Amino acid sequence: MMSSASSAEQLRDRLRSRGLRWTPQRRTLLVVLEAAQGHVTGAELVERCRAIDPATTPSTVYRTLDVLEDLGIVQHGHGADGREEFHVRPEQEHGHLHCAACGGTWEIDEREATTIVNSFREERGFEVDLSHVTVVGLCRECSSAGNQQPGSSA
Amino acid sequence: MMSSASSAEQLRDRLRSRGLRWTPQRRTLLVVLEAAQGHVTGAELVERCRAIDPATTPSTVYRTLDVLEDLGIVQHGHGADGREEFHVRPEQEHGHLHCAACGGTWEIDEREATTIVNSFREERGFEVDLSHVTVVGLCRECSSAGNQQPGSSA
DNA sequence: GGCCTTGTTGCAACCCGTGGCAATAAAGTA
DNA sequence: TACTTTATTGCCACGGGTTGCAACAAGGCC
Ligand SMILES: [Mn+2]
Ligand SMILES: [Mn+2]
Ligand SMILES: [Zn+2]
Ligand SMILES: [Zn+2]
Repeated sequence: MMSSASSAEQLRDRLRSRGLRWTPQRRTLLVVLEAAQGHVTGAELVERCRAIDPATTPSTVYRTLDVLEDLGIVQHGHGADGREEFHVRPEQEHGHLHCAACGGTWEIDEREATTIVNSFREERGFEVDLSHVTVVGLCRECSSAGNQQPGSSA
Repeated sequence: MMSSASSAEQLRDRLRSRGLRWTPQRRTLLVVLEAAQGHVTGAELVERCRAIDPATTPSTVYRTLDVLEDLGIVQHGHGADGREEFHVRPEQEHGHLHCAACGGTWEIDEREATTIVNSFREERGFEVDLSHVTVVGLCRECSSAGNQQPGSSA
């Protein structure tokens, strides 16, 4: 009634129009993604798919995530430890700030990133992918508490 | 003659003064690091240690790298894929820029990072660890050639 | 519906680390 | 040197993710 094409139908058509295929495994992941929001790791997505279809295979999920990323449906970044984190339907593109001492994380929104993005664009012609940015360091509390960056105890 | 304490002796004494120990495995890694420069992955360091001592175990190498990082002797960052990369005696602290299309990488030196570092410090009180920064996006050539960020094909 | 092309899946093996645990061995002390 | 403490090692099993490959199946076509 409201919209004649469900999210699944839209994706199915976008895949088909590119010669790609609509499979049960992809449908499962889409269902999971529709129920998710914010940040999720790849491993979590695999688990959630398994909750729907226990036969889910990690490689299939990761390969499908690659496809969905090409389509702009998800974006991945990396936590401070380098592990993947997926942004699912973020309200707006953003990066992350991570405190190495307390483990806190904060989002870097587009406004805050403007300076950075513009300076790389102007000085280098480099287009920053903000969603892939994770800046590690010490938050205000931790740095004023005298905590150290890993490696600054020289 | 020139300096009475070799690099190994210096490290040995720093470890002992902290109640830590000077072991053959650590000596092997030190030898490898002294022969290295620039960027090396953890896996490469393991291989190079094995070239000296085939009995080298990965966990020992990684644990020793943690210790050396605490001492400020190495610093790690992450490549665009999240894998560890160690900075061995960098001439100066720096971050990295990585083009998602051509795979090119460039260093972000302290001068170039000043704007970023200062803006996080002033707006957030956050102290950025520049050596841990990897910014991914599109370089000038790739972005003007119309290449796409992964995920911008929506 | 049946046929074909070829994109996709599942499997297995692999890579990069990490962490618990019991055995080993630095190194300070007597 | 012998003894003692405890940091470190090696081993093993695991977590997260990637990849080659043969079998499978989506879906366009008749
Ligand atoms: Mn890290
Ligand atoms: Mn990445
Ligand atoms: Zn903190
Ligand atoms: Zn490029």
